[in-house]
Amino acid sequence: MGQHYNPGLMTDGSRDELERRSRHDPAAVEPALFQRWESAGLFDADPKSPKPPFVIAVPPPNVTGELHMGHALNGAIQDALIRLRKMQGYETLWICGTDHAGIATQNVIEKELRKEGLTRYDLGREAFVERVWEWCRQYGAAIIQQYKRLGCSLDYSHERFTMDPEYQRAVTEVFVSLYRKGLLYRDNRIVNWCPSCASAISDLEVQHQEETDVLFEVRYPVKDSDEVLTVATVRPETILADTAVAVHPDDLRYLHLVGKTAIVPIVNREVPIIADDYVKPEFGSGAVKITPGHDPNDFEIGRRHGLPELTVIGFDGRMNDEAGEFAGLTVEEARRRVVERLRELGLLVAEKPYVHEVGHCDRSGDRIEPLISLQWFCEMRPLAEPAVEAVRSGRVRFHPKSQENTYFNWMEQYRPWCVSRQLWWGHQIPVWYCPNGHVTVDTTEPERCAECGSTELERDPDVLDTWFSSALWPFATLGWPEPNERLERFYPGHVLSTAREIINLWVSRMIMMGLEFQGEVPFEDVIIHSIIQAADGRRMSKSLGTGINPLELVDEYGADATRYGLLKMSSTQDVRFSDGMIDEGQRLANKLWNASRLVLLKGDTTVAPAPGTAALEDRWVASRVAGATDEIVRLINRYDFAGAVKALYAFIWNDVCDVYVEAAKARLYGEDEKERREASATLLWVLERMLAVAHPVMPFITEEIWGFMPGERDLLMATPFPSIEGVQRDPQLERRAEEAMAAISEARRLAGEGQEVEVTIPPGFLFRSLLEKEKRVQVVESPDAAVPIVAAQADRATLEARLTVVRSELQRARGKLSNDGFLSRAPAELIDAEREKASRFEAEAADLESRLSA
RNA sequence: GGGCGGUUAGCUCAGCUGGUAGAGCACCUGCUUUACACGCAGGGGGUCGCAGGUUCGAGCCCUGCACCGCCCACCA
Repeated sequence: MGQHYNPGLMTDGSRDELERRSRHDPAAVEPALFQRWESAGLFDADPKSPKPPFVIAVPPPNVTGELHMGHALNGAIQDALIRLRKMQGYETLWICGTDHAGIATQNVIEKELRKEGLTRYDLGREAFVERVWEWCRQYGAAIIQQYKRLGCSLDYSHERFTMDPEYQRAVTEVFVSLYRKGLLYRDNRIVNWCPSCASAISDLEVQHQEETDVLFEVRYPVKDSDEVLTVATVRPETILADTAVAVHPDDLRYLHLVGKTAIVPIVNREVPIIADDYVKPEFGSGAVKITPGHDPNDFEIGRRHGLPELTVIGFDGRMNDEAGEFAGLTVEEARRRVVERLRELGLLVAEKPYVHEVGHCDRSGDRIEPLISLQWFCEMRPLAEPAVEAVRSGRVRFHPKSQENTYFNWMEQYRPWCVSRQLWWGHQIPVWYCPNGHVTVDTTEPERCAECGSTELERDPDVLDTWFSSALWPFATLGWPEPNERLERFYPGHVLSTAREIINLWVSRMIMMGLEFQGEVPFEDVIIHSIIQAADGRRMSKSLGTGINPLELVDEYGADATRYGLLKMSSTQDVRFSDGMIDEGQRLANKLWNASRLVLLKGDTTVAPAPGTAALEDRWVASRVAGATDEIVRLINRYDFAGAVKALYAFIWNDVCDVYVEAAKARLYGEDEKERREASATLLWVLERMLAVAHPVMPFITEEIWGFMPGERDLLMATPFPSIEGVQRDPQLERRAEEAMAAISEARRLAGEGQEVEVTIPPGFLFRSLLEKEKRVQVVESPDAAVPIVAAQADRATLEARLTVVRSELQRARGKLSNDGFLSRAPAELIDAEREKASRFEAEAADLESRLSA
């Protein structure tokens, strides 16, 4: 830190470079600037630093991932925060790393194998896992390099991976601890089975999509009777696994049948007719077939009524031996054949199109097959309750706050979390079984069974849900469970920024695990940023071809412009991508570059940067610097990045460049040496401030220009954020400036129409030099004038048109002032303003009338 | 089915605790001004989704409706 790279006053080399480049060229300089920061060690956090810590843990991207728009936006947000806090004097740490992403990564490698004509079973578990590691070492974490291109100040020297040995230790520790508390248990339950992943997945990994299926109505004969029950199903193949027919207990139509026996078609199984509240009498015929083995609802009913749980569909998505003549068929084939048979038997009553929501695996897109299997579950209630409380009490705050509903909605259901996955890539469950059916759970591999001492132990082959390990991210990345100073210093963190789709999947679980294992919430503020859609409003996705690669934007516009544009787009819930925003960023960067060229090439760079106190315009710009700095920091503190970026733009472009710099030119190019020095000093000071305030958003160009500034300086990234204490704010002066600018605009408009304009300015008019530049504008200073007065030599038609406008304005103001309600309830200032308006219009109308009659 | 959010200028979006609608882009008209044409100055363009209500006053508050998006959800 504190590395000086600028030898002193601006060198001739810098001068030449500034003169040569009237356009800023980001691609040429950004990588080198990044290098400077990196070699100066500015990304490392020092646990021994006396500064207060500020910590963000990056949502770890998938190790196989590529930087997409969401990453880029989130990177821009987090980096703006980290850089601002660093400049504000915090010891900042932006935790860096990647996620092993069990299913997703395993799928990538399996796909590779398939190209070689192999499956993972050909390799065997050990070799397969080694192959995944090999892949990760060779191609993995490319995304981390891409974050560098964006300029993100992550702590690259402590990059973590959720499969690191230390991280694995943390996961094991957590598993064992939760098991010993009785929160993890193994059970045979119905789970969401993804046939192509060949694994169970949790409820949250199921995506519901609307699909049109056929609803079949099928007759089930009632034994020893002429009656039949008609049931409806979209999955006729599961008829083979039916173990009951259910009706509602209050349904008078079927009351007499409850307790009797129905005959399942095709298999001719005799099953009980039961009564259960779950059945909706108004749906279809009011009778339901019950298949505990293949439907989550039926499973619950089955457990309530002690029904057998038959399974006809296997884990491979094909019909198993229980399906008799249908064994070996795929589900779809079986469905067709079963329907055929029903038709032959004359038991098929109807086939209707039926639109409903169907679960799909969020990784493979396959339709979920609900199947009964032996899995590990996590009991949520004891973990979720304190986590809910943490948000209710405000220890964790969501931004925007409305997103807390998403969190509460899910959390308060306390549904068991299926944590085991039938994969090979991931954290293998630390559980060993002996032949006597005993279970040994330990952080290290046991030599013998904890109960019977048997040495014939077999480890549970399953791995844990990826989200189980990422739930530990905020502290496992800091070396937990090993006590150490980084953990001590940098937990808990402060901010988490992510998209809303993983609030329940990830954010909620980090809060739970943080509270459970550290006793403290992992962060205080959760920023839920917008999702950037494609320009046509569709989801940005590779497969739809609607994706835009942020790295291409960086190449084309530069990282600064891209970051600016993304932050500008980050405001609302969902935004459509518009390259206009990035364009705006590019233009702003260029503006900054050229304004700097003016200050550094045309000004006197031997003077010390300082705001002038003599000239009104210098005092005004100082006031604006203080105001804008304050406003921008305030907006970032509220996580309103779009607002902050907008304020930054207005400050740089309008206040500084359009108004101040233009006005200062008169002194800069004038004869008076003293004025020239004063203007230069103020310009340098403004530039310095402007660069610092813009740095969190546009780190590269600000750092580059900083390098051209005279004097010995640290890198801008390591420079303290400029304090506005001691900088005079002057609201009255700012108001007068607005008034002056309005008068100038008016004069310009009239002069533009070809009229001769006379502007009477009061003493202390701010931007006289701007007026004096204008053609056809005559400036008259009058000690009597209270406000600038713009008068023009106008033709009759112009005067008449203006009179019409003024009269209607006057009428409106008068109407308001004669409204009792307004006078009695409106605030006093408003009424005063209205009175003032009325009298001004009155005077103008009189003036116009007299000129017209003359 | 439940919840959340959106509907403001041709486009992308701002609009704080209710006080006569804003920005950028695009468009039109002038500027070969010595930082910048990725520029400067000026201008046109909106009955703020629809219908009611509260209020002296509503884009902002209330009710209902329509459409869009997202999250959650076990109705065969």
